[in-house]
Amino acid sequence: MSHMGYGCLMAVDRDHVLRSAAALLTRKSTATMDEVAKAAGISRATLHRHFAGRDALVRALESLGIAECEAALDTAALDEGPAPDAVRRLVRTLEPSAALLAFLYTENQLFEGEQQNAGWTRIDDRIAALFRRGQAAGEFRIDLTPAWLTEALYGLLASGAWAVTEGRVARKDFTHMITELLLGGALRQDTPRRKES
Amino acid sequence: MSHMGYGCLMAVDRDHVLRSAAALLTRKSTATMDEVAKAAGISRATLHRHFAGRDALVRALESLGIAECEAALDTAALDEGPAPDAVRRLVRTLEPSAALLAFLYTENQLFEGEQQNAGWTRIDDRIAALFRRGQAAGEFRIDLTPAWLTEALYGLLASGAWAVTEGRVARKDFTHMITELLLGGALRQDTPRRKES
DNA sequence: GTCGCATGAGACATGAATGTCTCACATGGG
DNA sequence: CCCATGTGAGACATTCATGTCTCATGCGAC
Repeated sequence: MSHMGYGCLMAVDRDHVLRSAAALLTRKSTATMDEVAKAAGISRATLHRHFAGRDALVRALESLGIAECEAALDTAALDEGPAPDAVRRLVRTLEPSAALLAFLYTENQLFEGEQQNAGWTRIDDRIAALFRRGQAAGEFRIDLTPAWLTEALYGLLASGAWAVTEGRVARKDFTHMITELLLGGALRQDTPRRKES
Repeated sequence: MSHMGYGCLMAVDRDHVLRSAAALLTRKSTATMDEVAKAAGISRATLHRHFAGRDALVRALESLGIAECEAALDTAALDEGPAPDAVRRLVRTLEPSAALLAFLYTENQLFEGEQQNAGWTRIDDRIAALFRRGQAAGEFRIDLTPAWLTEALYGLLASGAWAVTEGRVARKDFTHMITELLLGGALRQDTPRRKES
């Protein structure tokens, strides 16, 4: 046969496999191990040699997502400068991981057992702390809880990643759309707010 | 045996089955037909008598979600009054359907084929038209596209529904959290916006 | 050239979910 | 009272993803 045009390197690029899997599973969360393997350009046997099974693959994706998240949190330096600017830095830094996070966000199976990865809790806490800092500094409103703002950030990241892959939003507008909506909302600056009921 | 305490009525309450299925599948999207049946308090055989298979069940849930969405769109009277108020009415009216919509939103299998239900397009168009109307009236910012605002609304509804079931947000705050974030954003009113780059 | 090693291809068994069937029972109407 | 209907329970075959295995190939190292 020899239908593989490129030479086979010594070892499969594990990172490449994970990213291909993330890209595919984001679009089709029920994809078969065989489809995942084909998407990565390897055989099902090799895929299984590197990841004991589907569960192990998803767990590896989870670890990758957590690692990228925490790296982004470090890079964004959430403790420095005005909190709104820190949010902008965070979203911009998180953009390359958005598709992976969108997949993990909908993989609710990861969060049901008590063996859920503690990494998510750490990440949640760090982001919530950022919003809390902004509230304490008088930059953010206090009627939106830090927990909700954190959850909303996840949701907007997932929606944004999805909208980009669907072509409803240009990739270059990803960061702008998310940060502006999250921070400023849809209303124009000069539009008076409606009284609270 | 006679382990069923309540008398069996003439016909299974189809709506009750669908709502039970939606509640379960929202938490565990990979639930078995047997689990769905047990959640609804019926046997797998009866479940299969009413819905030919898992696919048919999901399609029925989709139709239910579309119907509730369109009913909410009608009730909210999006064409009347200020656009921001219409958004508030829409979110409030959509709240009871939020969990179902959150499940359908993550069921990306519904949107991949070209046989996707045209109802979603109609709904998208109506909501996008609302945002476009608000932009034309000078109430909404024009740098956030109607398509993105629509997508963000879906994302926030899903995040809100998820946050409520997880206990991170009180159910009574659902509408407030979503509408205030979507319309006003996280920044305080008097916080100066950062210059656009 | 030869060996080692990772891979691709495919066969095979296993397990789970599904779809279909039959039978018994309980209810409600005639 | 008897029958029709809808249901629960369970058996059964089928399908499919998965996990495991073997074997051949191709490349790099020695």
